[in-house]
Amino acid sequence: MLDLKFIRANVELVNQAICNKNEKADLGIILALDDKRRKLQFDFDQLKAKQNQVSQEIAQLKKNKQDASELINQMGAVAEQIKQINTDLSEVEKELESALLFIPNVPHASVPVGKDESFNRYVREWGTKAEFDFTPLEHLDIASQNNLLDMPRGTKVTGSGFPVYTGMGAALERSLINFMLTFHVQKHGYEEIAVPFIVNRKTMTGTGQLPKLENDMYHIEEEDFWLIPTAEVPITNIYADEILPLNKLPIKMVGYTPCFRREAGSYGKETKGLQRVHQFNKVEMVRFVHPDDSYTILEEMVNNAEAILKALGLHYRVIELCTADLSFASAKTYDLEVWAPGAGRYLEVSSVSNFEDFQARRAGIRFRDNDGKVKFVHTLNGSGLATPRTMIALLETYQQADGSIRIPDTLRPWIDLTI
RNA sequence: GGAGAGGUGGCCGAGUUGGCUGAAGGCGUGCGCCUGCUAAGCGUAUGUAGGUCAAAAGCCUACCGAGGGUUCGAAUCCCUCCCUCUCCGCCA
Repeated sequence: MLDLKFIRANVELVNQAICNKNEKADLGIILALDDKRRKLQFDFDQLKAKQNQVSQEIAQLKKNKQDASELINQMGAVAEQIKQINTDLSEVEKELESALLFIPNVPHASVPVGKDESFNRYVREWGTKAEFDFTPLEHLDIASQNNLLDMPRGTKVTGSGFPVYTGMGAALERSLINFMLTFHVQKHGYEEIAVPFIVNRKTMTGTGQLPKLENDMYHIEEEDFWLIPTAEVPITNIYADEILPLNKLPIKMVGYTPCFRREAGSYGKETKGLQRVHQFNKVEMVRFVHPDDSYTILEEMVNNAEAILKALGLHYRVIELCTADLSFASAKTYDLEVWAPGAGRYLEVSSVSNFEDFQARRAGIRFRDNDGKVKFVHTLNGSGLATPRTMIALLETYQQADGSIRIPDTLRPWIDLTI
């Protein structure tokens, strides 16, 4: 959510941002509502002040055993007015609030402006594409040769896009999660956290998934709960509606959760095997930082995510997203794309974003600065990493001529190869 | 799921015959004074948000779990919901 005062003072800038993000939102309505709100607030305050004052007088009269009925009669009308204005005011506030929730975050000035992904900016790459003296297979074939996955049975028990990992496949999946969590804790100083996989509406709104992405998520009607699409949601909202002491910042947490995404409308679009699934595992890094530091830390987090790919010896490239590719809440995002030799494509395995104070304002996450003022923190998060495409790259990169897979050294301590 | 108790400021804790209570008192914290140091002591300050203002100060308004109601006026009365604790039932 953007600051109303900021919108008021930067209408052009915000409109441009909406346009660059390929979003649709009407600032005119918001400004009109804001105007209306302030007028109503003013009237309300005036009448309330009068009511408070006269109520004192009434109390005084009654204390002195004098007649107050005239004043009481007078105030009946005032009370009516107050009630009416209050109703109008709540109505306007509600409309304003919900309109505001549809305004996207403003991209950082350094973000390339562009109308589609072709405007994304290549930043750097690490390693080289693996070469083979045979034709490399795709992950599904490798998985089937080694009994690592059972997609049909996943479809049977739930539906398409719900993978079943079997035997060594399941062990490999588990080892990846374990390795990544421990790596971030030990090498990067993150605090490990385990959070609920189901959250309420307020939490889903706090990080910006609701109200806009309602149809992309799994909903539990009975309690109005939602299955999380990323650990970012529960972890970021941990400190919702709190004022953190300055010395608690920066906070850096890492957690593993499954992620649930309906992926509505993406059928047939690169959905083969593990490429795009409805449930997958992800290790997520989340930081709460002082506004002055957030862009330094964004770079640091990209490095943190890269470190995992380096440790696994997987070739990847770093991409800076253009405005159109930025998510609703993000001000700046880097994607990490890993090379999958079998598929012959780069696959997105991590997205690292700075949300500045956008999520903090929605969720009410603040801190007290050195000057004694209460301010919003900046929140950032990044995958470190999502497992399915990491697994694809792993299988395809480390496949052998005989059809087996060589487990990279880094993962060996985390997996029992004797079974 | 059933029965009972309760939700007040950073924390503890008064206030429930409705009326100078944004809220006593205590703790904590900031600043100042005092004393070799520390401790103690003394003084003083210490919520958030909205509005007004160029800004600050000041002033006004809201907020005692959330939302509604009664009333001239509600932390205090009524209703609904949420949460916490204790006991019972059920279950990993």
